[in-house]
Amino acid sequence: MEYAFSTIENKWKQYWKNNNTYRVSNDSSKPKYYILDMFPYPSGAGLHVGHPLGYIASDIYARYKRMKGFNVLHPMGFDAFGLPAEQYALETGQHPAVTTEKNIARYKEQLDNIGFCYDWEREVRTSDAGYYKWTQWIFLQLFHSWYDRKQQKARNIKELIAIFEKEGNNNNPCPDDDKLCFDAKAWAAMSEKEKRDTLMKYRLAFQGYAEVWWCEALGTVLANDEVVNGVSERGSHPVIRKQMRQWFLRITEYADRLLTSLDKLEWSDAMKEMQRNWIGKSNGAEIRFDIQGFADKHITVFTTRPDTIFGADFMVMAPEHELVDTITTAEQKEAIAEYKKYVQSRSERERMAEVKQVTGCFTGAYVTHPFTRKQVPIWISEYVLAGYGTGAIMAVPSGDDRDHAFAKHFEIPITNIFGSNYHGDFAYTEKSGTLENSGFLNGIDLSKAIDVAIRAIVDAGIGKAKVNYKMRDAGFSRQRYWGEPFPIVYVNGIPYATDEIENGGELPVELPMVENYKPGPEGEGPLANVTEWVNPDKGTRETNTMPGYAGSSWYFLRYMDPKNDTEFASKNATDYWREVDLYIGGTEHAVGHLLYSRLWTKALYDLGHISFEEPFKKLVNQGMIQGSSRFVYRNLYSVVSKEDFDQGSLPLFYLSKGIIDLIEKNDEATIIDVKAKLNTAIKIAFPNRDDIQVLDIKYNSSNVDVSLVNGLELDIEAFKKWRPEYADAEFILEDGKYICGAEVEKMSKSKYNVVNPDDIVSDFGADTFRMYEMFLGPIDVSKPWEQKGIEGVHRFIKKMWRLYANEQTGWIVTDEAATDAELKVLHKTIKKIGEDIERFSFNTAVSQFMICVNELTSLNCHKRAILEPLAVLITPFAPHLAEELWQNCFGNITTVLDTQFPAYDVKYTTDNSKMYPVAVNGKTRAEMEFALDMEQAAIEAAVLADETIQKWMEGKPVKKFIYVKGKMINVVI
RNA sequence: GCGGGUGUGGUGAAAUUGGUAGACACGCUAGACUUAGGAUCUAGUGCUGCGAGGCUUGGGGGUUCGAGUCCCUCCACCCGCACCA
Repeated sequence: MEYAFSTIENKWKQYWKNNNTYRVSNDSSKPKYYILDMFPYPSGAGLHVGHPLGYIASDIYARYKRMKGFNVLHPMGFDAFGLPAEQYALETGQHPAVTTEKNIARYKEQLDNIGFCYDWEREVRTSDAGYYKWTQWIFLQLFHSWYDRKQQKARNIKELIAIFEKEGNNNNPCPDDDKLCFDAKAWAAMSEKEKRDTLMKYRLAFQGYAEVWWCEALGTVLANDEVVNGVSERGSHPVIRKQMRQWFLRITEYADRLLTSLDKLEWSDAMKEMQRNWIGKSNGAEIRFDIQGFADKHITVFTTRPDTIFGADFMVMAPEHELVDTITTAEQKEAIAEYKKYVQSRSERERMAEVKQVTGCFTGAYVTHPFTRKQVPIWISEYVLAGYGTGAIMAVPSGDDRDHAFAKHFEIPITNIFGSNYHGDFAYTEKSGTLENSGFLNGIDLSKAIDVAIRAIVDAGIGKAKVNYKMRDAGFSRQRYWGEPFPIVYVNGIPYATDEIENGGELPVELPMVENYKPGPEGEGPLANVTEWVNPDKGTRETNTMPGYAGSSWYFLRYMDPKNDTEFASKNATDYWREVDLYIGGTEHAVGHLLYSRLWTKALYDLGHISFEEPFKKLVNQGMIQGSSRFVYRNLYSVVSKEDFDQGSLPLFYLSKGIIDLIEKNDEATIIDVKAKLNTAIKIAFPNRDDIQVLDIKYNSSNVDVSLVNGLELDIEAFKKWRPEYADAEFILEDGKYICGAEVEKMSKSKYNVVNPDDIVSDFGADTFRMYEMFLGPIDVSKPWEQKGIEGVHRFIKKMWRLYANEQTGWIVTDEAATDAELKVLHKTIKKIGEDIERFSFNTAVSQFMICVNELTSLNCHKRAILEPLAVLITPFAPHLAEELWQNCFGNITTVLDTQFPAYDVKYTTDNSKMYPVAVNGKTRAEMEFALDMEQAAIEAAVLADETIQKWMEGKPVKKFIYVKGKMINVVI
């Protein structure tokens, strides 16, 4: 009886389906455990072998936890809104709903093929109206809320209105505009529009302005992704930065809570560090500088180094700063306008990354230094970003690298405030030493100067201590079609939530079907073209849609109660499942998705909808599986000839990688040989043209489908069949083979390096595939996909199978009693597998299974007492195999998943002696076995009496004898 | 540029707390069985040296009886940087 994996696997997949083995109940006496994968975006390329890495890990853990007695929630769904589907629709006219549906069907088929234990009855899709109804509902909760800084929580906006009616905003300064100040009377006197505008500045979901990439030629806003090298990816049209009215989430109000509650999470330090850096809390001061010649105008800067204020030799404003045009002098107008135009074409990334080339422009204006009364020039430069701090800095060249480079480049005199610590070549950025040339700060130690400086600044009435966050409010609008519509209607230009308007309509506000996906007028999204949808009974609808992270910010809650029509999830359900116990996904989501989910969870908690404040208790990062691309090298004829001729009739030559390498090294023999071959081909194609001669050898490289390559060797026949133009290709081989070039790239359709798990499952089976992905290495390490090791894992499974079954006679398991040696192998394996699963070390767990099977094979063990627990033990990794053995070999009648995970007996897992490495001066020279309970003195005597050790000691006295019980022995001489 | 990660044989990797570097596999070499082998089994396989031995965890330096592991420094590659999801 052979190991017929496809028969076995299909049988049990059907069995699990028929028996609803994976159905999860919200009503259980068992303790709950919630395991979640980051749900995929269903792309047209289908699932590739990189996706399941995390899914397999979570599936192993889910099955393990279930067998450990937990009620395990392990759902799957789809992040189904997004740009690629819309882009595809633009190109092919197919509706995103149609392609998304198709892609999801394919994904589900591929996922099921691998044998995951998802309860598909709980599937969610962010693009389903039944789902985004609640995305819209949560958006409205945020819209109807403000952040109470004193209570440190979100509250209903109605309570803020009540406060305004009673006392104005004196006790609740405006997060958008700290100068905004009104009392109850002023509030009462405001018009409806003024009141709504004021409230907008408090709402957690609010409108403001942000810069986007605007492409005039395409008439649309582009994502960062769609802008390549400063032009649009589609059509290479010019793009500029443009201000647009947008929705935002006021995540900055939560910055401190998002920061402090990181401490409670079981995430990697790296992940927490990335979030901390993203939030970017810094303590400093805001300082006001009066602009000369403008009595009512000043520049406010934020600085983390107010202690260096006497070194402020110039000011730099972001080119977008609102004051730039006002203060620029007539002489500088032209230069400033030109510079601003240049900056408009630059991305923020470029602006921050560019340090070698310093750019900037003088405005002609000056501020007065508040302490020295000196006049200080005002510049603008791209290295100051409008969105960070106040959009203006005081530049201290002697204390900051970029300011230093700027001053050197524009020859601005530098004031040294650090005495001998500053030498004139580099800025002094340390925070030790004393200040000089700094008025009242002279002689003060840098470690204390910040506090002194802030006090003086406050006393002078020119500023205050200020906590600044690098994090900005989250842009929440997209000028796109394929996303959640906003439940917002404008009446007389004022945005209202649909639930504030009489007959405003029920949620969801459904995304209308459209026929074309072209942008609307004035950079509006495609929805602007759907007139009847935009203009309901009253007002006009918001035509932006929500971004990709809207649906993914709360999906983990929906799985708890996915079909609920009256709530996003029932209180019972969220109180039972609570936060995700284990979340598995890639580090690429470190700051986006994970931060937004945390925000939504905190807001829902504040508003009393859920009873926990963090979404993901433990986070395990999975590495990326990159593609391993293969290249072929095609000859480009570089010839001399007297007259033109049709090169098209010359054969296409492909040169093996080794030949290319030799040509690159100018290997003469190779070059002569290849030239001869090409000349011969030319002669055959043009027998009468002696004038055509190969000049030199040129070539280009192109990706070749990895399925046509075995390792590095190209399957030449398959290659010829791949595309008609390759049918007559000729090859210049090395050792009779065509060797391809190789490179690690992202797995993507266009690079022909996507490996479909279906192919591997059909060749080796899902169990082999699952174990192989785990065997590749640690779960959190990124690596290119490499298939050549899969045979080893497949061989292992077949070897394990042979413990249970014989090709000729079928099952061969006996009821004989197990020996101590066999029990030792089993129990050590049980112990190691359990420990490895707990610490997510799945690759070493697979190794342990291999060791176990190798040892049991040597022991010729076919005993039920050993093999039945082993079959149960491997269930999380190879569920199909385990079920086959459990039910068919051992005759059990319920699923192996309802069995307890085996426990180990300490009696068989502890040794009483150890083979010690014995080192002399740290170099291992001998091995000696000692009982673990042996006294050190006895061991020392035995070691020093050993011949080999004596030889290495060369008669020298022992300086130190190191004995680490159970580890090693070292004799120091 | 900033932030985070990774680097160990020909290849994927292991070494859980500073304690025998290379477990387990792939590949390769030789052999057995076989009509056959892309099945299975046996032996070998970091580099170097006839050998005793020496060398070896990206490079350089340090701490320690002992460093892949800790510290400093440099290099290479990967991920993120706010409209890809």
